[in-house]
This record gives sequence, C-alpha cells and structure tokens, in this order.
Amino acid sequence: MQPDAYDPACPTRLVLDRIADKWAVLVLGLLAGRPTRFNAIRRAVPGLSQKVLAETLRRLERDGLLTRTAFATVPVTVEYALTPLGETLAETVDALRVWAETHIGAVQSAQRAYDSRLVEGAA
Amino acid sequence: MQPDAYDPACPTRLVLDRIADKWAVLVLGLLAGRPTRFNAIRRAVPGLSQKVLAETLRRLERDGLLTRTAFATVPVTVEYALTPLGETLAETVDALRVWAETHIGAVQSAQRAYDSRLVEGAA
DNA sequence: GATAGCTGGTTTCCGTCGGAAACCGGAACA
DNA sequence: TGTTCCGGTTTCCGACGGAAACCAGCTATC
Repeated sequence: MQPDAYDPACPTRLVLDRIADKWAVLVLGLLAGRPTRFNAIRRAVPGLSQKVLAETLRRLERDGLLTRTAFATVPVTVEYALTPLGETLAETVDALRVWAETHIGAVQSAQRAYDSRLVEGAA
Repeated sequence: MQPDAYDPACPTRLVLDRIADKWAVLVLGLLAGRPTRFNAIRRAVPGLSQKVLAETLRRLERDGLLTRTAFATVPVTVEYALTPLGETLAETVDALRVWAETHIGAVQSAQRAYDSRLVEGAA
C-alpha cells in the first residue's frame, strides 16, 4: 500500500496534520542547525505558550524529529536538537516560511482588493 | 522592514498561520494544475466538513491564492482554481505532503520506539 | 404529484483544543 | 526573606473544529 495523505485512514494523514502546524513549522525552523533550550525557544517565538510548546516538543520528539537532552546543571537545562530526520523536514517547512516572507506583499494586496470588493457589494 | 515570521506583529506570521494548516495544504495540493468543484474537493478530502471547506476556500480566495467561478448551470456549479501565486505555493506545500509520504515509515518506527520506552519507564 | 437527489452552502450544537495565568520544586543571589 | 531562573504542569475559559440538520432551486424517478 502506498501512502496517501488524502486517505484519512492512512497514517500519512496523521503525520501531515502534525507537521502542517504553525507552531511546529516555527519551532522546526528555529532548531535547524542549532540546538536550543526550552525557554530560549519560548522567547524566540512570542505568542507560543509554555503548555503548547511542551506539547509540541513532545510530539516532535515522539515522531523522531528531535531529541531532548537534560543537563544536570542548576537549574536543570534542557536542550532540544533536530535529528537527521528532523533536519530534512526543517528544510521543507522552512520553504513555507520563506514563501510567506517572499509573497507577503502580494497576499496583502490581494486581501485589500478582496475586502474593498466586499464593501462595494455591501453598499 | 523585512518580514519576520517569528514576530507576532508581522503580517507574515498571519499568512504563515494560515498556510501552515492541514486542510489548506491538502486543498492546495489537490487544486494544483486542475480546477475543481466544491463537492469534488469535499469527496477527495474525506473528513473535511462543508463548513470548514467553505471557510478555508474563502480565506484562500481572500489571500489571492485561488479564484472562485460560478457557472449558471443547473444546478449551479462553482469551480475553484489556483492563481499563479497559488500555484507557486502549491509546489511548496506539496513538498510537505511528499515528505510525509516518504518518511512515514521512519516516523512510525520512531513513535513505536518512543511509546515502548514510555511503557518501560512506567513499569 | 410526491419523493429523492444534485448543486453549494449556512446554521446549530457540542466537544475539544489553544491561550493566559497560576503554581510547582530547587538553587543561587541580593 | 524575597526574587529570579530553570522547565515544566495544572487550571480555567473562550474560541475553534467537526457532525449533522437545514436551505433554495431544479431534475429525474416512481
């Protein structure tokens, strides 16, 4: 059986659901190439709550995309680093971030045009 | 000012939030290269409800990623097609789907390993 | 003539999920 | 003694997503 992300019974769909997530995309992009500690990630991604970050990291760890390493320092520091598998995904999801940053102008002008058309229609 | 998806005040973040969405990824991948009607999309993406599909399509239309064309047939048919901008995004998000289908095996074995480690720890 | 079915939605309802904030223990520091 | 830092967990509430019903207009079937 070949994977088919369009088949809800296929595990590929579950994986896609998880990596097509705004927080996962940002975290993966951030960890690419440089291991980072919990609070450092949190500071680098404003708006991401501790709870959701902890859950996101645990899911990514379960999927074999990153490793969690605790150091017996005081206080305990925990470092998250991408696995080789995670690095391959990071490249892919980073393309999404690059697309957003590249085409943001076109998207915003499309939004303005759409909204002004709505106002016309309502008038 | 350069776009920065990690800045919550930057509109790039809003765009990224939207395209890093599981349903948007599947819909964009489906529409790539071939205009499709509303119910055809719904049938091709099981699990996607009418409400969420309608909302997703309207947001993508607002972002200038696809066009909505109504034909005066009986009953009225509505066709959704990617814009050139949407096509460039479709290529990018399709890489996500391809990644998922390619590495699903590695992810699943990582999950099994993670879960069995948990069971050990609990015992 | 009534019923079912197609089209593309909108509305209603409810469960789940995400975000905000409080709380945790332990140690250094003032 | 109180504060800060670490990495979380817990609690609470509002918002969002999914399931299903409902809608109008026309057609094909019985």
